[in-house]
Amino acid sequence: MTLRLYDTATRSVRPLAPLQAGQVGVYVCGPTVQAPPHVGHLRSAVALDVLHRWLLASGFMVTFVRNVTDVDDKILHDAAHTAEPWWALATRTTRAFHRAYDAVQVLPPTGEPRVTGSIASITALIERIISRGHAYASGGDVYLAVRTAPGYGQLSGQDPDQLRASDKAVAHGHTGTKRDPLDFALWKAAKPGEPSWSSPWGPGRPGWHIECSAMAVDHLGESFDIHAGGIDLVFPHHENEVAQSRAAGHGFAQHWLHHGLVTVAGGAEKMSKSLGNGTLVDDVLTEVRPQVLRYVLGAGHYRSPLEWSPAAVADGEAAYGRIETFVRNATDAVGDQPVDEALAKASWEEFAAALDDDLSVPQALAAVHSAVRVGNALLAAGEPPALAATLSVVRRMLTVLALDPVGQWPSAAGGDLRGVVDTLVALAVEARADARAAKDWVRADALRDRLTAAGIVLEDIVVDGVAGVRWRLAGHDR
RNA sequence: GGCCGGGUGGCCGAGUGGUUUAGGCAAGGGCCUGCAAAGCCCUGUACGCGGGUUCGAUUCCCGCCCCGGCCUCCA
Repeated sequence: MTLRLYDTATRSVRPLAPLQAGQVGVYVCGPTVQAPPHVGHLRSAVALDVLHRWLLASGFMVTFVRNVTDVDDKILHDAAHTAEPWWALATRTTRAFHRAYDAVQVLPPTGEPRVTGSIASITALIERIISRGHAYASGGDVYLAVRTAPGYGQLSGQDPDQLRASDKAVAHGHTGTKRDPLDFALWKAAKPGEPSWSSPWGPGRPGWHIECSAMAVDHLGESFDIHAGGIDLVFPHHENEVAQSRAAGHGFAQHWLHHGLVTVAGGAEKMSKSLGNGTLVDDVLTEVRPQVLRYVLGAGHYRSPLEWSPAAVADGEAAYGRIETFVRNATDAVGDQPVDEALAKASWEEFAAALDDDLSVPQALAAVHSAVRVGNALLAAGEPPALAATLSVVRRMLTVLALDPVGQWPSAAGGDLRGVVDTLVALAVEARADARAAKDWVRADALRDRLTAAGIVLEDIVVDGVAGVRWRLAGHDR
């Protein structure tokens, strides 16, 4: 079984065919660090993290590059309205993105280039494009001559003759020195008060698209395997990247992977910092556990739109809670088993086949849930060897999705207070056991009710024929 | 207006030219339990509308309706 992925360029699912056997290079259009991340940004990171982790789990050596766009119109615009320098805003926001990624266990990229650190590569690339006759300098700006780019519009399915310069571009005066309204800026002449870098065309800064072409080639070579990003970037961003990279004579990306967006308010519109309706990650994390957030953002198919709502969070909490409960109960029964790759082969193969089929996480989770159901039955039947095998494969599957409840997530239960609480609960449990032994149900239930009111749930269980009691925290601190 | 993607049972969300038609949540019934909690079992027959192709379509084709994305600086 080999990994098959949807390719936007061909509008079909096709096998991933690495340029070099055993190695995969991935370039991801990372955030423009203008404002703190919302859950839409995180959905992007989680979806592509599944790709990253599945490539690693499949045995590939992965070079995963995700850039940071740390200088652009919006950053400059926002900074201009405060006392904060643009670079301070970009740095502060970059840290916020890193915190958000870390919170939901997104693997760090192999490389994380910044635009401001890539200016030399960018100007060199622009010079190369000019020398090949596909770009021209004009009044301190440099534009790509779109009409000279063969196949322009192929990636996004746009017909150049149908495209027309938008009113927005006209309003911004971006058509002023262009030869053709479709041409887009590779280099923008400095305006008063804006940061600039020296170049053969005078002081200025990169246009929007050129930085990705330059950074991708810097880190992955002139041709590389996968270029990924949000579906909203297909046009113009990725279309323009292809155009300028091919104009430079580069093969560029072999496979284009785009994920769907997060919507709010009944799917009415995507989240966007431009619209100001983003749900900020920091705010969400005050109410939603990070592992549940990861589950909610990662549970759907990466290409489907994802609706963000309280109901979606509640669904995720319930579904993930079921998995957590199984792992906790099974671990109590058989101990913290190391993952045994030879066991529970069928579940793993079902899981792997799902991810190989265009990263079908929904089907992969169905395999997880099926295994959990089998495991719960084994738990009830008291069959430790088979249970250990099932627990092992469940945790192995969850590890690929970064959703193993054990170990990798911070405990919300208060860390070092856990032992103290355990002792205090044990006191109450003993008192209740005495009451139950005396069939004093009123007193037994009163004791349990007081614990319930404190957020502690008791579960009467039977282990190897012996009655016992286990406790857990309710709700968020499960 | 142009280009994409989508409309699946109470909800979320996979999938498929027919046959045993994911998974989760919610609902009803049962088992277990002193009562709970956790768990297990059973039940529910869905594919926007209208045509067409076919022995047979939710799945393919055409048209329509509705929703979402993009059309130069959004992941």
